[in-house]
Amino acid sequence: MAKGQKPTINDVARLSGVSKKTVSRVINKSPLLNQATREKVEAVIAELEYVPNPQARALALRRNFLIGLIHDNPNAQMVLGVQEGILDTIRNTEFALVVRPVDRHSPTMVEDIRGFIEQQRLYGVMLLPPISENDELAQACRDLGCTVVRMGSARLDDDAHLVASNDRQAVSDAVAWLAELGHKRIGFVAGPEGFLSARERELGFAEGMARAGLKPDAKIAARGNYRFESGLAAGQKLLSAKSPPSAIFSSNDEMAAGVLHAARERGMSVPEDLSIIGFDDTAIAAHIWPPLTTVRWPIRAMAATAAAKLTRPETAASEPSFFLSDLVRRASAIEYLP
Amino acid sequence: MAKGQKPTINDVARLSGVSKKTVSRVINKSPLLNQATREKVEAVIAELEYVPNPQARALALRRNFLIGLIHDNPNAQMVLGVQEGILDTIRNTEFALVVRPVDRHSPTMVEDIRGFIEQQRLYGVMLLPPISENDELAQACRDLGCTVVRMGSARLDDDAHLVASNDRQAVSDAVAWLAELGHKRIGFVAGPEGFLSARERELGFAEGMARAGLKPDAKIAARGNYRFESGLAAGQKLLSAKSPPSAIFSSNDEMAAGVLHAARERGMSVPEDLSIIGFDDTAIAAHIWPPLTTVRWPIRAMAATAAAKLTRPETAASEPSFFLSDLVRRASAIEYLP
DNA sequence: TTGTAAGCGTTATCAG
DNA sequence: CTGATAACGCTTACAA
Repeated sequence: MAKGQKPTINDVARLSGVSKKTVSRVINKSPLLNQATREKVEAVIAELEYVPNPQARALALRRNFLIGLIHDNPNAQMVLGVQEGILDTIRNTEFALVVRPVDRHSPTMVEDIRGFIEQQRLYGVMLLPPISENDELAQACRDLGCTVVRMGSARLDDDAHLVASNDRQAVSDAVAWLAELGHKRIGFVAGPEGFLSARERELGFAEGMARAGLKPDAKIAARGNYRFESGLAAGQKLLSAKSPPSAIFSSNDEMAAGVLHAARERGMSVPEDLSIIGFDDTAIAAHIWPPLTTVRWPIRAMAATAAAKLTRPETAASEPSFFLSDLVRRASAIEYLP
Repeated sequence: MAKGQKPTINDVARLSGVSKKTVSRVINKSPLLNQATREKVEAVIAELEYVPNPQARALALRRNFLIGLIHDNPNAQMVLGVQEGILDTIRNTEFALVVRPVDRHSPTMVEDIRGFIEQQRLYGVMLLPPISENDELAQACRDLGCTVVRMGSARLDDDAHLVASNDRQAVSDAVAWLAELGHKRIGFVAGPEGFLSARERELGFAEGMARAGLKPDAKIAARGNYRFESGLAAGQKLLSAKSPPSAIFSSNDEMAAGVLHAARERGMSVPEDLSIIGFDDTAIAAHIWPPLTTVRWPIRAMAATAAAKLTRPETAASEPSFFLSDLVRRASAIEYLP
């Protein structure tokens, strides 16, 4: 091995007196190998600090050791949490994380992603909501021989290819808690139609109301699109109802911030005149006034698990698929004051 | 070429009746090539929809077509903006973006990054603040034959290896504007010691005050660490001064949100009793109440330019290096009401 | 200006 | 169980 160069498989082979192929077998943990041979080679590998060249492996295997993160920006905090979670798993492995923001409204999205996977010969991809709900996309990735794990809010796929938060349960619990605090008129701001997460949160709301023996009222419910402005509009509608709510559950934090603004516009105090609960525990939640009570899901742990399913397919099905979210109780929701 | 397989350089060579090497020359835009030959080969490439295999090129060139984004989480919105900017440039090229969050407090950080670059044979890396200010790290990357572009708030490097916002100028302008609004007692919340961005913003503050003929007063200045809590503490200090400020400039939005909380704790109204200006225009800024007046820097465009410098080194020095930030005027700062 | 031969560092094939 | 030998798809000498 030339001075200053990184050692290659040839160096290892020569120094341990075996063939390249045998070294390759050691690297790839082939089961049919003499224990003594294996140990001898491993000793040389350790001594040389040999690390297999990923590019060469990629060429020979026609498969790169890259995990792709494909998303359409649900929210910055979440995307970053996911990236950190994936890194928690693949740090110190030969895998690397490559990211690809996409535009789900582009007619060529699936085609673009296909080209990306094909060109980079991705080992696996992780799909984030909302595009994780696109079955056609998931199938297209699989057809390319690429493992897919989807992150979502419900059972989108089988255990080996899914990590999900149990949004329905979490919302149901949050609403039941509001009821325990004495609230009877509870308003609801739904997320956009066509989003599974929005649907699950809606079902959770209905469930929680039922548990508390309360009846949802369409006059204090509205649909938003997960953006601040839509939350503001929803808040204006709900608070101008003849019989306005004393508490509002919003399907995400950004809309909850909008509801809060709507309340202020009307001169209402939060939480004294109105309790508000959001969902996601984004950075906004902790920094608005009053700090927002919200549902937090364990994004980083979920992403780490997803990466494990992606890079260790053998054990994929046995890793957990469902994660429980918990309610972060801050100042925006208090007991009902008549 | 076998059915269903992707075409290789050999297919192109065979169909156009030239050697592999000539095709390779076409791909790599070699200048010494007969125009007719080139066109003939290009036609076949187009017909076959041939795309060079990046893994094979990586092996032969000992250099992967991967751009690494190395950062220590300054803020989610910013990191995501950077990723989108980079993608704006490398989409539809053979490059891909690989991300690597790191921990700047880890003693092995530089070593880890070195291993990462070496293993993945990165083409280039982009360093985000605050680790972009680490010269040792930048040099380590370069020693590995990896191009480095740094993003920062001042001249950290030469034009070919830098994109920077002009924080000093932006802060100076913001402070001058407060003075125009009639404010005379202007407080300042500094960022953490050792951060170039914090230093630049401090200098900008001093400059702005000087322009307005005002004298900074240490009794209404405090240092934070860019986190919410430190802003809260700073606000408490400044507002309890014997002669409190009528306006406060905070070196980032998160601390500005803290200042806002501090004001509320004391029963003050913002902006009536206190004007506040932040820096960064993060998601928080638009969603707190009142919406925060803040300085916004063109992150996405900066990142896109950085990626261009990374992937097209020939033109790197001629791309712009400095970007002007602008003041986003929202409701948190108004004219001085005695 | 173009082509030939020899790698780049790994894995697959198939014989021993 | 192990090892020659040929891929993998491209580039870099070095010729012609």
